[in-house]
Amino acid sequence: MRYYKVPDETIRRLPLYLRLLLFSAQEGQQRISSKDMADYLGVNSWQIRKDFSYFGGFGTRGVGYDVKELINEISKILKLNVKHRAALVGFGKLGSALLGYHGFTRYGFDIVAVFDTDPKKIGKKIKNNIVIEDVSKLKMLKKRNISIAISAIPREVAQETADSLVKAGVKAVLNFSPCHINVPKKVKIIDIDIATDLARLPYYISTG
Amino acid sequence: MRYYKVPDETIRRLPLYLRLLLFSAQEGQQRISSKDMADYLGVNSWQIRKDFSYFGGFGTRGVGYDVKELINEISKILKLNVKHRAALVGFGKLGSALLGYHGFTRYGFDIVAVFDTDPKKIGKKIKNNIVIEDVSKLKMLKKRNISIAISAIPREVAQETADSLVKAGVKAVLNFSPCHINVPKKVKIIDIDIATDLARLPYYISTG
DNA sequence: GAAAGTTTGTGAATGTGAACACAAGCACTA
DNA sequence: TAGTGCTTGTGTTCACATTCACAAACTTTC
Repeated sequence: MRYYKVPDETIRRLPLYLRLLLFSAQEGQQRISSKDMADYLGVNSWQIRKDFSYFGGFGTRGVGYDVKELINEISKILKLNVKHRAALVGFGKLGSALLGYHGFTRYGFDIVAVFDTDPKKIGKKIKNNIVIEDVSKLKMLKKRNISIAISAIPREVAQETADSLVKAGVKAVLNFSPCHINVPKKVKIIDIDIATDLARLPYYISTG
Repeated sequence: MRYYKVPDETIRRLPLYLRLLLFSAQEGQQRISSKDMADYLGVNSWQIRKDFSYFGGFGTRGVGYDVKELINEISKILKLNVKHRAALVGFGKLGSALLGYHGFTRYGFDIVAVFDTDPKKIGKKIKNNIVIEDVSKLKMLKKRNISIAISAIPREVAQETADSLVKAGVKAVLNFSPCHINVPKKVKIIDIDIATDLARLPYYISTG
């Protein structure tokens, strides 16, 4: 293991490896080879090994990887070995669907607060005894030990809300608004726009 | 314009440019420069111009781009200049949220059929007079001129359902199951896994 | 209509990540 | 313990994408 910079692409792939490993562990599998993983994931085995090599080797030559150990190592790299408290901002159609989504818990995320601007929604008690709060209460996030936000709000208010989140000490945002958001460099944003992803499918449709 | 191969990354960015341009047009803007676009998108202006250059220039030196014309050109490249009929497979929580989502129509997509396996759901009439059909009816997709599928089903049945879709002539799939799906090379799959995207946020959180 | 100011379009240079080939190391057998 | 088979880990090579620098072409001004 040398002190190369870890490629961003490697970090993008690690959660995919983790996802597979968690399912494998669930099914009772104890060992797995890079070849097996590659087949499941539709990639090449050396890609997987190379990705791991940036952090030192996790496997045993001639044998493969111990599934549980590998899960631990990847979790540690991605800082998923601790629970993460997240705030959901925007409780519209998308927001409520996200709250009901169980996939987040798999990686140790908990949505512990929900915010909206609609007076009709504010104060309402929803899932897990969470009470919808006014976005003006965002500033308390730091005290409540919440540094991750899931933003599911209209495009028009995306930037200003993000500004409030940053001011409140949020360090990372999952942005569902169909626009780019400007934040300080130390804050990480990941954009998700399903429609935009769908929009590049037709390009690849082979005509014939 | 030369006959370079167009980078995949360029194709990935074109929908983002289009998204911005559609909003600009909506707000009545007639002209836009690569610099303006770059500022809105948080990228560099030469990146945008380079991307366009693979298809020939769309702008006027000293002036910029005509918004409507640029929308047309990008739409043509992405084959979004025609309506696309899509099938939604899986009408669970996610599936019904997707049907209610208006973002798809922006790019000319129409969900015209919905499939599920649950006998309680099959036959039910939902939004836009769509009647939920049994997945066994998938084979009729080609006759109904549907070549794009949005798959929002449990991981366990993702592969077999994809096989049925391919057999039914589907050319492109938007996959929401948390797993890789094997399809013939001529079929394009784009994977969306929100939890996996979220899972790489903590890595970037600066500790300090 | 010449000069100054903009903005596009693109060849070339640089940087980054993917692909490869193979040495290193472990398990199993006899 | 020597030999065979298998799987990992990684230095090197290669392909692709980003960045740069600047010429080309248009608008505006005087």
